[in-house]
Amino acid sequence: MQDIEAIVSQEPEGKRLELRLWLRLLSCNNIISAHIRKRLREEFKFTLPRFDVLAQLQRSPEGLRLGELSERMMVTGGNLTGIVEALAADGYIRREQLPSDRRSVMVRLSKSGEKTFARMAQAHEKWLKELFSGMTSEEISSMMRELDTLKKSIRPARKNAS
Amino acid sequence: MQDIEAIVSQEPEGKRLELRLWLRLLSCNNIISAHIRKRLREEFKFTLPRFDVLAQLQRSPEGLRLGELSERMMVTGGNLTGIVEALAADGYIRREQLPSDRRSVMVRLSKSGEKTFARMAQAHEKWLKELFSGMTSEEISSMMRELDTLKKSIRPARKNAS
DNA sequence: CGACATTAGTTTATATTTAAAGTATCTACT
DNA sequence: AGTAGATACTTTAAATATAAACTAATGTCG
Repeated sequence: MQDIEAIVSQEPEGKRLELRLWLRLLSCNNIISAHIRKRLREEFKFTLPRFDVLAQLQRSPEGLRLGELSERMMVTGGNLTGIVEALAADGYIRREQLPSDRRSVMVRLSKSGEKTFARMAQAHEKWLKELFSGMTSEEISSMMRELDTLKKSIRPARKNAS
Repeated sequence: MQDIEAIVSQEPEGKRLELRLWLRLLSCNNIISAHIRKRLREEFKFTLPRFDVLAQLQRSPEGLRLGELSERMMVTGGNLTGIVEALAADGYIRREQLPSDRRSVMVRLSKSGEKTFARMAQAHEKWLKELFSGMTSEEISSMMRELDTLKKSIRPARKNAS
């Protein structure tokens, strides 16, 4: 078994399993993202990144510093500055200075933000159920386990290239 | 560092499988994309979307029309116009009018583009092998099957059903 | 205290991305 | 032919995204 694997992976024209898996992952990701973005826009006139900010804040009622938000959303801080500013201007979130560290900005949902997000989140979850309706819960669980393995595999790979 | 999934997983048991799977998919996608984008930039001074264009063209030596390219890359046509123009200006690809249909633009790799892509593709595949090294080939194959199921589930109705 | 590095966010410049409107060309039908 | 509609791509405007430089506040260590 091991010999066969070793030989196959040395082949120049080998199966390139990793590449094919990555392309398929990308493909599913793009299709689902596009679908959700479209429905958010059509049904709520909202964008996906803004929805994502509200979703993160909803999970942290005590508020989040921008750095935490940036890390959880896996986007750069400079990106968040503008989105958070627009959401605050629209009244969905509030920004507060932290007395303990005046560099920090704490962000949390406003009442209006909570209400708006609640409506969207319900629809969002319904869309996901539709999109994933072709998979059994066993397949979903299996993929979740594999993605967990993958995530553990790629995390260490992140820190070495700096 | 706290994680989206860790929080969502605390929700009432058995619920929201689809949401959790989607968040995990997004998470892996973002980490891998960021990693590859960073290494492309550092080692080749190249961006990911430009790499993706070259990758698509490399798989179609006879060339691709912009519409085909757009569909395969799952980005809008307007997006491609600029990227393709920049790649052409840098000499990596060539654009040609189709005599049969003067609205169409055929794009293909130049010699320089082939050479540049070949170097990057080798590194790209190595990175992917590193990133996916925590998964066995059985897990990879299993996830590929599940992603295939998912893709069939989510693919929006198209005019040309394959 | 004081110099210096670190940290948290913002700003800047540039690239990517989308949606929607616009332009040119082609096709089909009368 | 003539014309209405479809198609292929471009342009536009706005949003999102990154990296890098910058500002302000904090921490460290002599």
